[in-house]
Amino acid sequence: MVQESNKRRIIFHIDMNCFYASVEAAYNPALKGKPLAIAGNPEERRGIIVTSSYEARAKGVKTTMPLWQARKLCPNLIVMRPNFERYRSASREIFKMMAEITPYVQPVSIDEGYMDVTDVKHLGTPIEIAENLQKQILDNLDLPCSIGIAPNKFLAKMASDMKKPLGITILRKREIATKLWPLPVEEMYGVGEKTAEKLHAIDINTIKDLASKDEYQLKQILGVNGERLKNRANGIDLSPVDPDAVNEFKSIGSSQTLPQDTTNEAEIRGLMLSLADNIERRMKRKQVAGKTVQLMICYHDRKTITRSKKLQSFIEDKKDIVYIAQDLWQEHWNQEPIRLLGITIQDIHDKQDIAEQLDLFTYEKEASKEKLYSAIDQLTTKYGKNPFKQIRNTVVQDQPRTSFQKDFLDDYRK
DNA sequence: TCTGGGGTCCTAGGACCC
DNA sequence: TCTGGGGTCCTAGGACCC
Repeated sequence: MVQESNKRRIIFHIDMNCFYASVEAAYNPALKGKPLAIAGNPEERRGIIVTSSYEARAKGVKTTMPLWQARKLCPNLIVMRPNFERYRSASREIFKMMAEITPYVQPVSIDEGYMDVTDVKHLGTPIEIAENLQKQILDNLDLPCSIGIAPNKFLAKMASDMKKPLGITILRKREIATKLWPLPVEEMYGVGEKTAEKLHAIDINTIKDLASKDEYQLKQILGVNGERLKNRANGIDLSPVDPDAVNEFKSIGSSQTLPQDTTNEAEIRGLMLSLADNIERRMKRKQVAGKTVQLMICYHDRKTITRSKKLQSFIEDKKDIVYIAQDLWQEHWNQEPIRLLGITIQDIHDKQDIAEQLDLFTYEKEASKEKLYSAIDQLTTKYGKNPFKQIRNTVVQDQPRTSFQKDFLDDYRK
């Protein structure tokens, strides 16, 4: 379900303000107006700031800052552990309100999403719709948000960032030169630390500089991303609001930093088991299975390697996951102390889709060898070397391409 | 006292096939 | 004699985002 993209569109980007901190303050109003930070593992030495309230930000507290540093900057900082169940349930309520306006809602993360309101006429002007949505979220959930309104996703995203908290910003095409171009290039969505460095090196400092830069030169240093960034700087972004994107995930992973660097293999096996258990639980909930297992090892010096193995068939059980992860570990660990271990399952598919393939796979196994071999002989005569792939493709795709293959398949299925 | 955990997408080289 | 070019798949790593 995707809106046609070749007409003028009206896109919203909704961005919750200090989401985790705001949810906590909504639950406990005594926290309002105080410097509050949500941090992973406040008790452990490696906690970092996940989100903080504006009062904390005013003291210099920033996301990803180590907790000890934040406490130094803001001694009366209130620190809480994240309570994801709370955040998820608030998030569900917010997206429900958005879905009441239009089905074209694309969640991007727990606290952020796009809406295409081009065809929403009965609820007023775009700005009225935005005002009402913002008010509804504030009144019902006690949570502030900012909304950007623009002709495409990129501009809407940039717009929602321009006024916080509780802002509504319209960014029209004709306002790009005055509102977008003066911003430093590193504030652009899609430009991170590394890209900013490369751009500064060729004397690009504002979004305006980027917008007028020679495309060939940008492509040389940034690849296809150079073209995309230049387009965005000129306010061009044709990507649609895609409500299905959220269901089409491609990997599920779990990783954990150890309390101390370790070489203790018993401890590492224990960690692997708990990572795999976590992955299995989420795969079951989502009714999916995966085909590739990736192990990530981050060593004491932060040097990180990833090693993966693609399997013949889909797996979903933790013991299969651990088995492969152990294999990769044995083969690739260099005996040095590690600080983090991660496992990710890739090539994820719905179990329903896989079931069909599995049936064919089993069929293939159960079929008599003689029949298969004689068919291969015949195919060899007809097609020359290596007909096997063609047979498999035929079986798996269930789409015979030649009459001979069709006959073979029919015969094969008896 | 340095820096978490969940993801996506892109690139690049090698193997293999035609 | 010893050689081209295009395509796909697999693997590893890097950049980015929240």
